[in-house]
Amino acid sequence: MPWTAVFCPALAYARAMPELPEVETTRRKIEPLLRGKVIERLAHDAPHKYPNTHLAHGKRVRALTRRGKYLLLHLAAADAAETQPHDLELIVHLGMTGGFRLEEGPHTRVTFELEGGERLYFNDPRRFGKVAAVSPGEYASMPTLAAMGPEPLSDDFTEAEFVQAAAGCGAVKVWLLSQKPVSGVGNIYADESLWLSKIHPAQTKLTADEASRLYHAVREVMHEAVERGGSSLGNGVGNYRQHDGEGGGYQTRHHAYGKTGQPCERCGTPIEKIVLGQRGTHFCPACQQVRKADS
DNA sequence: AATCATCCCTGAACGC
DNA sequence: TGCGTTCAGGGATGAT
Repeated sequence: MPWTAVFCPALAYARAMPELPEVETTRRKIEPLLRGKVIERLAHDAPHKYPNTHLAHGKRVRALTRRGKYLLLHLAAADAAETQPHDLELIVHLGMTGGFRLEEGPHTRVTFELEGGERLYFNDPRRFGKVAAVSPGEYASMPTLAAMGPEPLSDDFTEAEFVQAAAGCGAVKVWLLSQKPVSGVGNIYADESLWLSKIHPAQTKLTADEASRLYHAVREVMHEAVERGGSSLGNGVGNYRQHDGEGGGYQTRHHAYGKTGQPCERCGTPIEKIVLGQRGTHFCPACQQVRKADS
């Protein structure tokens, strides 16, 4: 690709899609480019796909936050006092292939035209990403965001509540992907967390011990991934290409996801792939067995 | 109300 | 080699 990538998970990692760690890394990368800047215009030709973005015109970016896999740009009038709260939020979801770039490309979907002529391009080949302006906290148009569970690395994510909720869950992987028990877990990290905690992805009604193991696995997997994403922040914008190569030190090291047929790193049994909740699901049939139904 | 299938998209991988 | 087919999936939506 001739143009510079600010961040595009799909390019940075051959098989990775943007989950919480990738979104957090994106947030950190674009924060210095956007914070404090006035958005003169958000240019695109898909008003239905990117609704109400015109409301952001002329507003200043106060802060960039993240909730699960959603990026939230806090916007306020350009001349508003610092102490005044933001009055608009621009929601960005990277979908499967969304990412920001410094140069326009064939898959540029939304152009952020900033004061002083600066540009930031939202790139999204498969168009699963979202950009939308809403009133602060009004997420009725985005039910998943509205019902978003606690951040996995925050104190709001408590073991006690997770264990209690898991006791009544359906297929545990589907439950994890719902974003309700915890936010930001996608297909890859769900498989990895379940492998780490030795729980079958189709297991229902987790015991306290299982739920506890899963709780700590989710935190560990997410923490590690955020750290790894963060490890390249010092390289400067546009250096993600170095991650493409085979020998990249930051390459995601999965244990289950995408390892179909390869020996489990714990026991040597070939990893199996099934479909669960319409998602490819990888697990070790020996380490991760469905618990015999009790009661 | 909760669960499930369908749809949106297009590049990459696959198969003949 | 080349072309047609299949696959990947987050989340909204409609259906059950």
